[in-house]
Amino acid sequence: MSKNLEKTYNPKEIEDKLYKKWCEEKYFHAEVDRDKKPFTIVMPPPNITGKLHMGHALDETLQDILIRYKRMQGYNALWIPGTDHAAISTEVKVTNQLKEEGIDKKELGREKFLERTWEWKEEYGGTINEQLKKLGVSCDWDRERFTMDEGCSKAVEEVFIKLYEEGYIYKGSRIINWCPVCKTSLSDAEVEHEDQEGHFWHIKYPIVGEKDRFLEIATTRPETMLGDTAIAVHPDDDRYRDIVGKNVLLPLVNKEIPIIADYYVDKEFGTGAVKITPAHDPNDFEVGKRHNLEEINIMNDDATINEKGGKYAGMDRYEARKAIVEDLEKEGYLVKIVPHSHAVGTHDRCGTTVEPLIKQQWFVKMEELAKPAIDALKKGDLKFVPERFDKIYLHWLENIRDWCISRQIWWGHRIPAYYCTECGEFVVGHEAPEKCPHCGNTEFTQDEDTLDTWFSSALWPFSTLGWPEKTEDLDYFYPTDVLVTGYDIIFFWVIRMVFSGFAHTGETPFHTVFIHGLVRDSQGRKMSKSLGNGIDPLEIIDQYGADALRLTLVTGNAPGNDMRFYLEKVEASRNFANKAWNASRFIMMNMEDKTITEPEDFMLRPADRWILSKVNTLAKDVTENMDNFDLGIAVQKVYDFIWDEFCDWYIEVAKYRIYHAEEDSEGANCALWILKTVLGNALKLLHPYMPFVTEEIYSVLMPEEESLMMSSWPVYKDEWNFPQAEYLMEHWKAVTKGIRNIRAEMNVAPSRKSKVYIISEDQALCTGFNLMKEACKPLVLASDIIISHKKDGIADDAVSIVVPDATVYLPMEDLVDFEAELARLTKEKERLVKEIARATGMLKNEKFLSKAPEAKVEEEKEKLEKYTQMLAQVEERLAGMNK
RNA sequence: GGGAUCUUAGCUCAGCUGGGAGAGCACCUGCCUUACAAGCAGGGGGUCACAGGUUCGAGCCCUGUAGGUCCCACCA
Repeated sequence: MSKNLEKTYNPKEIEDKLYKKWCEEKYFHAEVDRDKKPFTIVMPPPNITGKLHMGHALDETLQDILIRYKRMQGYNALWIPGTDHAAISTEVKVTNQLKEEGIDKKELGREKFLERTWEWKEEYGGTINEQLKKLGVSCDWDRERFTMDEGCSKAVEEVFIKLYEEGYIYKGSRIINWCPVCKTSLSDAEVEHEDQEGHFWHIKYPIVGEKDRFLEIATTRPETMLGDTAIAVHPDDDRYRDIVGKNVLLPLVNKEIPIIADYYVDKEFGTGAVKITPAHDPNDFEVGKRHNLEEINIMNDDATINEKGGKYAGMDRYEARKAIVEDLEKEGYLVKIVPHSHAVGTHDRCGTTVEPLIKQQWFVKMEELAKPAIDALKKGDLKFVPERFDKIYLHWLENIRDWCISRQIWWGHRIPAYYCTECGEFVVGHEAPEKCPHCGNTEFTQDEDTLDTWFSSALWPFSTLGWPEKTEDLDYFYPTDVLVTGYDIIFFWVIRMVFSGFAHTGETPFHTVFIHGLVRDSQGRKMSKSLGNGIDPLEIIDQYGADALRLTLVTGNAPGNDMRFYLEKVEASRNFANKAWNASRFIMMNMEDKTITEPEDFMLRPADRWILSKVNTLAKDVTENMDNFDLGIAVQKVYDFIWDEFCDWYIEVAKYRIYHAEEDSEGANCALWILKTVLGNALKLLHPYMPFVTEEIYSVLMPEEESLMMSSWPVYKDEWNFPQAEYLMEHWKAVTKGIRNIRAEMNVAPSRKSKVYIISEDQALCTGFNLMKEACKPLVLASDIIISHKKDGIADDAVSIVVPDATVYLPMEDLVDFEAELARLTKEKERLVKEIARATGMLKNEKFLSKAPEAKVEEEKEKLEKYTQMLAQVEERLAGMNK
């Protein structure tokens, strides 16, 4: 590999090359290995209809960070990828494609349609995988799965039959959510409620047998009156007490329907009288059941009025509404129209207003199944990060209703129920029985319906590991460890996986659910196709590199929170990649033709120990943050370390020895060894976040090692703990900053070097500074640094800087403005006096002394001492000036 | 109607179990100093929404208020 690295980091050439290498070396692949502990993640399967968007990019990045981290920690890390058949979405896509070709789905027929869909899947289903690879995901492609592949389909069938036999799945006629455009039933989770501006139509119904007496009701859906079978009032409502039991005449339909009393009615709302349409409203359906009301379905599957609607038959529901309101008005039944906003259910895939209809459907009985899922969370076997999502999870489970799982579409797992062509009875099983158990007939037809797409994804954590077979994989890798997903998918998926896990494997499918938020645009809006504000992750990768994108998605974001995405942030991330790149370029340039060996202890300078100590604690901190899923905090620390500590301080200090390699080759070797070692460790810590640039640098830096991604995660070690060196370096930093600050304030040209006197009574400090002074001269633009215990031979009008435990003098007489200098020192004195007052105040407080932890009190005492000492220095200086 | 969450520098956001307010970008001043101008050095800028409370001590905990966002929900 060439050591002539380019001046700016160019991700394009490097990323594909590295990804290919990783794949070829099978680094992503995991096999059962009983000597190692497994760490497993299943990837939320992207839809085969999907194109990679920022939401995926975030989700996959987080998973990749975790899996790379654990792999480096020595776990047998398995990350299973795959795709979801996305029943309705795919069916709609293919149907539309056919339409463009002038082909009608119905005419084409089920079999041909499915053939086309499989073809479509083969062609487009893999594109998202190729896109994922651009991100650098280290999932095991050898284990890629699909929710409709053989194994997953087998699992689905098994589960369906099992749940049916145990009585958890039943077929029944219930009121369900119906999408009149997709022409299928939907589960409650697939219905989105959105507030719409509508109207309240007040209609009066003549009371039968009471001349000129009417009962006024208010409705938001007048067209449903065609299916009214009662009017309900509250049992305790005095206004209506006398008419309960009587009939009203349903206008337009001219049919008598009863007035009933039911506690469902809210006396305060509307007129206190509600029309009951059991076939077109979930509440009315319940009321109807209680009162044995007739259910009159007035609608076709496409939401047009059917023959039960008399003259309105054939009209669309909204046309019918208009016509009915007009007719009511004409005939004098319409009392008034009041504006009224209310929640309307819409299909989350197509936005169509959902129609509640009574249909024969398959359901999963949920109450019992939900229990272990609730217990798991309460017992702590399952936890959400962040914890606040516990409530959402519990609330949904504790109020769960039966799950409508049948869909009237073709693309999906077909329901394994077989109907006797003779008697119509059905049998659930892997295949049609030989003989009908009811009538002995031998001909059967399979149920036309398919299953909710989430029925198969609910099994994902174990179906992908071979369930229902008792495989080695399942035994070893299951339960998985962490599930990473967005909060928008808790109901659809997380909950269903958890209860399914308990129902079929007897345990939770994962212990931790790591929830992230949405990636929004720079203005905080959701990225959406209709707004056209989506940012294509692939374009970002192309322009800035995958590492920059990944870093952008995790920095400055706390778990579960939404984030805004904007290019300035990506630029900052890219700049950081470039920074790391250049740091290593510097090291490489200087390592060329040299063999770097570990230096003897006595060769180490204070700065060497300091940076070792720093990278050592960094490893500890970062590990801790990552274990707590605080990925943003963790990477921020690595960023700060590399940029601020390593580049801005250590490299600068190390330069002296490197540039004097000819006189002192051992010194240069020592500095280079530290540079190489520390950077190597920092790269390891950064690798999960920015896999490409780190791997590339590492391969040049450590050609003797196989790969960064397979190297081991840094662990804190006591031998690298150097508090004394840290103490020294912190003081040196204060000196440097003080000098730079003063020079900038006085507008001293960088070209003008000056002598620097450091006066300190601290023996250790003087010794340490003496070891460092040659290397540090350029950092403070010094012509010479003189370190001494006593202030001798320094001009009285030199500029002075007071730092903890030392005073620094810059003899620059011609530049010193005496008055300004006096003012500056006076201000410094005031500051110190204030600090001392603060510390003294705290230390005089009896309660503070008795209640605060000892360490805190000690800290304050030290501060007081430090400031007192600094104040003395300032005062001494002022006294000298006022002579 | 219930619940969650947010309000911190001009902008976008961090701030772990309560112990002297941070980052990136933007802005101002110097620097092409042989790793990096995608850079270096220095600087300005915050009553942590508001009002109470708990505490020796509150951005952080509790209560309330205001505003924003989101989720759930069968008021027709």
